[in-house]
Amino acid sequence: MWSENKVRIKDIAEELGLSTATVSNVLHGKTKKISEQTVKKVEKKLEERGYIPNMAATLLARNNSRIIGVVVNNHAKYEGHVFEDSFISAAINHLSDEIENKGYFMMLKKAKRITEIIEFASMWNMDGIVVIGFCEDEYQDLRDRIRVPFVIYDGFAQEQNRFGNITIDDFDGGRQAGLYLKEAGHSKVLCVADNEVCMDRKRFEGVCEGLGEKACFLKIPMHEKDRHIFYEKHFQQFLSYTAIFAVSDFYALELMRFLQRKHVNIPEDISIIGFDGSADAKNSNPRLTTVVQDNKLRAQTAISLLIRMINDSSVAENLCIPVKLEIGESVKNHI
Amino acid sequence: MWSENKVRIKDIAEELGLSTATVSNVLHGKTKKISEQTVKKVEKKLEERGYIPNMAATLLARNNSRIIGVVVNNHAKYEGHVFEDSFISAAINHLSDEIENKGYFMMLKKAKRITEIIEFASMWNMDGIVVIGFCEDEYQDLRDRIRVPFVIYDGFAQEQNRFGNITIDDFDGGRQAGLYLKEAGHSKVLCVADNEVCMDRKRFEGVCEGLGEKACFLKIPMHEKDRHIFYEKHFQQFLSYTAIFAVSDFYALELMRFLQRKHVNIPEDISIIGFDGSADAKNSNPRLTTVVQDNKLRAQTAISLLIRMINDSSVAENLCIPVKLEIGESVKNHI
DNA sequence: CACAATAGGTTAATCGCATAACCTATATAA
DNA sequence: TTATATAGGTTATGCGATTAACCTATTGTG
Repeated sequence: MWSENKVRIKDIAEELGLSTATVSNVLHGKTKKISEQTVKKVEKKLEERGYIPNMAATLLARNNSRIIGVVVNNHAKYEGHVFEDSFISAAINHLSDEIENKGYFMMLKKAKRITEIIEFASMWNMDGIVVIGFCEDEYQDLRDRIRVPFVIYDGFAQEQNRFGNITIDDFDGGRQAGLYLKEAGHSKVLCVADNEVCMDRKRFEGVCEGLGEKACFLKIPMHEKDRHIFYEKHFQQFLSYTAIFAVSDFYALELMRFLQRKHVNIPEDISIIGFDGSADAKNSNPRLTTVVQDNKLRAQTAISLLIRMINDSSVAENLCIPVKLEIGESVKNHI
Repeated sequence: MWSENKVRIKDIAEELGLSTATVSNVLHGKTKKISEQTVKKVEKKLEERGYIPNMAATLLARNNSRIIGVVVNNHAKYEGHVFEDSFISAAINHLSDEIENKGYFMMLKKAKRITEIIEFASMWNMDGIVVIGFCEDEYQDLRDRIRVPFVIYDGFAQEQNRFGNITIDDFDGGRQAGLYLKEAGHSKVLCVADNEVCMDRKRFEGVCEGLGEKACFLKIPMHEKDRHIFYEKHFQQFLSYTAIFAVSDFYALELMRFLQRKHVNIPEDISIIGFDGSADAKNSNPRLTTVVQDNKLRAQTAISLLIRMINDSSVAENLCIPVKLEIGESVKNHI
């Protein structure tokens, strides 16, 4: 039913009385040894017959696939909805654009373990991989075992290389938030974050730096149900602060909604500040003050670095994307 | 640098003094003609040497790829952020799970034109395609030109087949919303939708049916900037209604935020009702009353239908997923 | 004029895997 | 005893594209 035969290079060649080599060379612009006439003839025929390359054959012959894999950690905290997270979906969206722009194809996958990434990359002969959401030692492990270049989309600060690492300035973002809170007259500030996550620690340290003093730290659980219990349990504690810094917009907005349901006014009673600059933050009510990162720039940086690594395996850089505090309506000025 | 050679079937065969055919047969469970001893030996060696199949070769040899393409219309209304839309990202999330569960791989792509889908499917020898967000005549066109089975994830009601079609009961969803509004004492109801879209018309007709009378219809523009102008321009008109039905949560929430900025209280001054049951709807303030659909079920249905179509090209069904009104806080009871 | 260079191709091997067709030794049946 | 099954494999070909090595006729050069 779905079966008219596909046009192959061989068909084109036969119809023109040429060899497949000539047609293939025309396809790849290697026309130095082919007369202009022949080139034109071949091009016309290719167009006419609607030739579409068979990537499997190409891949097998050339041993590079033009596939870039994007692998996201299927982290428990998302409860199976990773791709619906605003940071992740923004990443996927822009990575998809960049990958296509550069003439590559995207295969998307959730994974729990490094081994899955390695298999995935290997079986498809991927040219490169973008990884999101794993932790530092997993990346070290990956580096030792994988045979294709990869870049860490949500990288962490560090000196070494052998893989690409896109970071944002977590510390500076925290610092900007802390400074802003300080200048707005806040000093009783609570940070909710996960102190086992490097990124979270950096942001927390930044906040302290900006505030000029050590803020309080409260570890937030990663499972949704645990978080609800957590919010209930610490409700009174929250009220004893004038401002809360959450390590992501996701947590900030969740907390904000929780407090609003408890009839706490934001920002009159408590100020909240987030991190990420997600679409949700723009749409919240009141609009969340948050440290924004440019996701499009981040994706562009990641993919162009990856492609440089693909073409020259000695390249491997740490690139840091600047962040900027975006003032919303969720922080009250006490002065 | 990234180059230890990969283990091939040939390597395994040589190391055991067997032929590649035997190894390949073991890999595919065709062990009727192989002694148990040999099977064990081969399996052990495969494990030991960490054999990973080369999909390009497999694909070329068998002419099926185990790739399912997911193609989303890069519609202007999203302004380049399709994958960040909550309906789309939920679709991608669940489709990804189902595709993986069934042992397939997902390639994701934005496309503007049908031709891109056809090329995409053809060059990768895809087993099947899931399409989202195109319009009816484009799908007709696709059906006539593509050679692999496809299912329309956001299908439209209709009798004919030759492709898979997952619909939700748009009319019934509208009807439930209309009925609910009527029972809450609303009669001056405005629908914002795009009357050129079949789905939107069905929902509108459903609303009228539920209300027991013809609601007003206002065509909403698809570009963001135009919508802002549209909201401003029709502000007074909005106020003359007691309830607004928006054809999607996306529009409903945008409108709600617009009205709230204008100090219109929802639902006291105007009630709003949406459609989709997105995560954003759950998180809005007030919580949006909306017609919800089960995205996970939808994805499961789509992929299992697609796989049946892959295995038997005579299959092609219209499957309809039921919807259910979920009461939030955005509709005022006038009785 | 002899020979090299160049233009304009062609031939054939290769990539890794799947699979139909074939082979051989032993066991079983008639 | 001879024919036939069966077990347990092997051989060889094809999938579609790439590409290094090769070929031939014509033109250029000293």
